[in-house]
Amino acid sequence: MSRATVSRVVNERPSVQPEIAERVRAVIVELGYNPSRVAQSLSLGKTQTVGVVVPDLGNPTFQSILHGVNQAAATAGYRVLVADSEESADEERALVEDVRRRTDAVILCSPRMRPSDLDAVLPQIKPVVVVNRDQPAHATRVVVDYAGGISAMCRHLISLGHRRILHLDGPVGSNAQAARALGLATVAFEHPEVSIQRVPCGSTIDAGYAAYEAARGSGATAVIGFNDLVALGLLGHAREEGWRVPEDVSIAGFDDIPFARFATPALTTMRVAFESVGEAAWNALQSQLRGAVDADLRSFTPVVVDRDSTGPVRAG
Amino acid sequence: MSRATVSRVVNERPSVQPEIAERVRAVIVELGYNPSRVAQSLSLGKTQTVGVVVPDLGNPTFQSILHGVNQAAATAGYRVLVADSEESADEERALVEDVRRRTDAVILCSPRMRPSDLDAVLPQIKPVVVVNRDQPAHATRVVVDYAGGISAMCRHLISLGHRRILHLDGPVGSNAQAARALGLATVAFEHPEVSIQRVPCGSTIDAGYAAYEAARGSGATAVIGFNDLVALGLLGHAREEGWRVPEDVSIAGFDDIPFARFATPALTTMRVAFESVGEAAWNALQSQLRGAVDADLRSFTPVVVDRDSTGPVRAG
DNA sequence: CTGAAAGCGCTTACAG
DNA sequence: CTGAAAGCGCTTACAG
Repeated sequence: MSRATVSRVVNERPSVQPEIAERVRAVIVELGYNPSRVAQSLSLGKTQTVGVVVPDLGNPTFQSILHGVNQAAATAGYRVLVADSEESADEERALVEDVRRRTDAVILCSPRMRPSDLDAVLPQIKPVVVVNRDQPAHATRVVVDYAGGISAMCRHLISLGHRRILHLDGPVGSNAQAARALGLATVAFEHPEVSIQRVPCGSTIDAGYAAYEAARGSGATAVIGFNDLVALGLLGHAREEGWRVPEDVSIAGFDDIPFARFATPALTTMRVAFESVGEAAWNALQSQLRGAVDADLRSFTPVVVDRDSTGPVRAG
Repeated sequence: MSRATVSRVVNERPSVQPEIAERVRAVIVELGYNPSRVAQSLSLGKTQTVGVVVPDLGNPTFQSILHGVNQAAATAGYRVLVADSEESADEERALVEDVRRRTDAVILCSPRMRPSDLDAVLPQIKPVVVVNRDQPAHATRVVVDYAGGISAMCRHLISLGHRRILHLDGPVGSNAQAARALGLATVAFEHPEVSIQRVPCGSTIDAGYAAYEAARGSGATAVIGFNDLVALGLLGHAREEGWRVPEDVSIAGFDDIPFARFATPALTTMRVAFESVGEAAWNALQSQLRGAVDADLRSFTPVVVDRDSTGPVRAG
């Protein structure tokens, strides 16, 4: 009953005589023996653990990605180590390196570090997949196509008969707003018969409320808020003024916050399946763990969640 | 330049000649040497990692607890390994044991396993702290006092002059509803001059909407919904019927969902600081890691978030 | 101040 | 089928 034998029965190697295996098992439960995973990891050269580093664990987006990664990793017998850089671009690099030292691979979500740091660190820590960042074209990445998302929403509205669409812009200079402008421009180019306007607004419920005048005065039959709060603000003001939704105007948001489906009318919006993003990140990582070397890119397009706040344009 | 020396400079032991330390450092960066944390862990007998196991990583409550633990642990130089039992009481025990084998301690959130399993597993995996479960009185635990929370809300309403309070009950037989009933009864006992009624309702926005008749007919000047959705449903119906909030009736919810502060009027509700719960769990764990042996209990009472949907009772 | 050696707790090729 | 031995990559008492 050497330790080699014990190791063999613990790992269920067939080459152990049944009766002695049985005896070993009995002693194991009797002593409450627990093999040390740390020692196993050192001996085997792998931890069966992956790291997930995010800029803000309090952000629902990253929570969902983490959830998706964890589910997929667990299925494959891996555990997840989390780390939160708390938006510190400076500490992020050291954090990632530390996480990588304890794990077999890492998923780096929305890294805040500079491109030069990212380029430098990526080779040090592979296998690695980068989530939600445009940067290193040669890295394995999974991204969200926000521009494609807003285009999809426009096309949905167009298919409903709308020809005058208004977008309530978000914070100027924000990444999200830039993607929005791009997606809108794409649709405008594809559909010269459709008028797509934009008006400055913001990202809060109050901004949406305040955009009522501009929206109603625009002549648009469909309004897309920068996000759900904006759309909800407009929705509230529209109700107060008797501007009926969706009879007189269709209103849509973006993000699918939990409350959106409880609004009256329930808010049409766009959702990104961040759990799926996490799952895709895991899959990409796993193919690297199995030896694939190609960089690849997986892109997720937000999908339209069609509820009651949008409808066919009314024959006017 | 033996490995012992390298180890000493990596760990910044003072007993190394400056020039040789410098030379070692140079070689380290040149070679891109990364000490293996796994080997360190084995040698030192600790991983500087704690496990957090939850029944559902998709649940915002557990996400917040995780966030709180992670922040506190990071400050202390610890990393967090997450694990999600996906509500499986059967797999939970093996999961916890596996997590414990890879870490120095574990925080067990809302364990679903049977009391007997919990009793059996706790001694095997200590240091451990149990979050959000009444069970083993002798274990180190941190819990949320929901009964105390609803009492606090009632007292708040009473201080505003309300003498007729109505509670819209949640799902019968649920743990949460039992705590509510208990808290309500406590206040009723303390304040014989106050009428505290309960009426069956539910936990959805539609249930809250449907409770309008019962609420308005009850004669209550303040209504507490089982949760925010219920309160919001009632709020919407009240607005439709011209029952003014908070002039005619005060309405309060429970949970402080993200949308609550955006409602019109902004919804008074109760919040549990789950990040703080996580932080407290970490603190309790750390004192065990440092050698404390006493079981202790930390209880968090939800706090009133006073917004615009409640106000002083109107002179009738 | 520095190095040789033992030890942390496993796994596994290599003999027997 | 089973065991002695080497090895995974560190740390640290013990000598020098």
